[in-house]
Amino acid sequence: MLNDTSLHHLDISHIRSSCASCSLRELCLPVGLNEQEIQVLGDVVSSKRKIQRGGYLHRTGTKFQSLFAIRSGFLKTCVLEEDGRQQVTGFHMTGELLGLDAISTDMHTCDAIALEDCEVCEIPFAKLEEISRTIPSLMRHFHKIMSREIVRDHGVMLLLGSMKAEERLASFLLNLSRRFLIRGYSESEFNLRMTREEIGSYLGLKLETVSRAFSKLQDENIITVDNKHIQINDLARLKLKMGNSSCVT
Amino acid sequence: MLNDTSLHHLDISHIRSSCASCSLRELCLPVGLNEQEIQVLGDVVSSKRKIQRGGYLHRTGTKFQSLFAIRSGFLKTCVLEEDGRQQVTGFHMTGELLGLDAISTDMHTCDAIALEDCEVCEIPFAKLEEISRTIPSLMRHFHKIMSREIVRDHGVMLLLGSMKAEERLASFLLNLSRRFLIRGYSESEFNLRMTREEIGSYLGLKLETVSRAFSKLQDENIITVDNKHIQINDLARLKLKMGNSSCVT
DNA sequence: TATCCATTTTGATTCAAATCAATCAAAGCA
DNA sequence: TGCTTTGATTGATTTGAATCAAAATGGATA
Repeated sequence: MLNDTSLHHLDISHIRSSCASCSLRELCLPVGLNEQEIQVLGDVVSSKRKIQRGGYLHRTGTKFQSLFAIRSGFLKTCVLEEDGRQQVTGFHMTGELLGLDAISTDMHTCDAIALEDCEVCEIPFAKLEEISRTIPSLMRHFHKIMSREIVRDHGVMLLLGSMKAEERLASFLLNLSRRFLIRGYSESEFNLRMTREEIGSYLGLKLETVSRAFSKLQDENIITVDNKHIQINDLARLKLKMGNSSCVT
Repeated sequence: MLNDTSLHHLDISHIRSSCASCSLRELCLPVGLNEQEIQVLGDVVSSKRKIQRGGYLHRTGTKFQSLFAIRSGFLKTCVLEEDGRQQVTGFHMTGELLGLDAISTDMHTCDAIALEDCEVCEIPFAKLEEISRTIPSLMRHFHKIMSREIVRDHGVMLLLGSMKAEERLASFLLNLSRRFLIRGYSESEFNLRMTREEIGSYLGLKLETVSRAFSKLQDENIITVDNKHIQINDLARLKLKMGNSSCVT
């Protein structure tokens, strides 16, 4: 249901340490490029930026100029409703690309807020488009990234449209688990960066309902919850919890 | 909330009659291109295809080769769940582009089914990518179309995550209304092409709930419902029904 | 360390939508 | 023409999540 967002980008965790000073290799973009092409692309990824926990990477309504590749850290994207409350549209981690929604109107359509200290690379979009003209594989790859975002969103739509609270939470946890695994972390034990309220906002539930769903899964010995620390005791049964819903394979 | 999908493509209704034999001008792509560029693009849009009501434009799992631009007609896209039931992910009409989700894996991730007789133009994707290298404005436009699909999906996610049944239906009707208006049809009176069940599937509701929401809006004299025929009596009040939710402007 | 604030958990109650069920209307077919 | 099927409406009941409310926990800081 929640499609594996990590697929947007690629599994770059294994090449992570190969080039400490060069951020580019860690990015989601330079797939299947030769040395020279990577060089060209390197000139595009201009600046590196740090964002403190709680800080904004970009805000709704501001001018769009660059995509952002997350080098490290964890962010949420959310839209602010008139009444002041915010709805979370996604959680994002290392290797993912932010800002795709802003291409349509040249304005950011959501806020991106760091849930922990982050490092991101800024990729000026005009430049990216320009060089993608000369590197077909880069263009194709970029298109796949955008398309995957669409597929992922369809998965979330399905989740919101047809799953119960517990199923949603199971789906959410499995999605996180998968993404941690791909990045070389434990798939069965991790710390949540977001509050119950943020999870609820993302899953279309109230925070109390999220909390109860956590407790329920714990009562069934499927997971162990200690505040933000989550341990998945029975991955198989957690998957069963999602029921007949599609995706998440 | 439901963003105006018509923005994906463009308002091409006004140039519709200018060139009866040439399908290209009716498409969503040739925006701001000069004569020569349109010529080039014209070579790409190879075949025109007709699909009968109930027929498939494409099926989940089949190989992706082309995008499809809808010339006329009305389709739904849906994913099939294991249990056999289907979840509708979108309704699509003239001028819209289908198949964007398939770019990611080179396979279609959903079924596209005609809700009435349709005409579509097939746009081989590889060719589109190739010529977009030589026509920057075309590439940029294509990227905007993809990005808008993402923004639209975020709108639906918001709807599914935070709106009540009646608000969802109001949002849905207003979205349709807007899209009909842009295409030169009445914004206040139209025929639905889909069943209550399909609407429900799209909105994350059961068909009975959809039916009740229709009846409720009719009782309040906001709309008049005669089976598939919908008349919007009070557009302003219908907008109010969406409450504090964002979007749909 | 004590205090404060934010977050989380849990319980009781209410409410909206799902479910179950029946009827009705329209469309297609023999 | 009547018969069958599909789709739509409406009512009664159940159920899952929201809401209201209180208590417990954790983390930050003076």
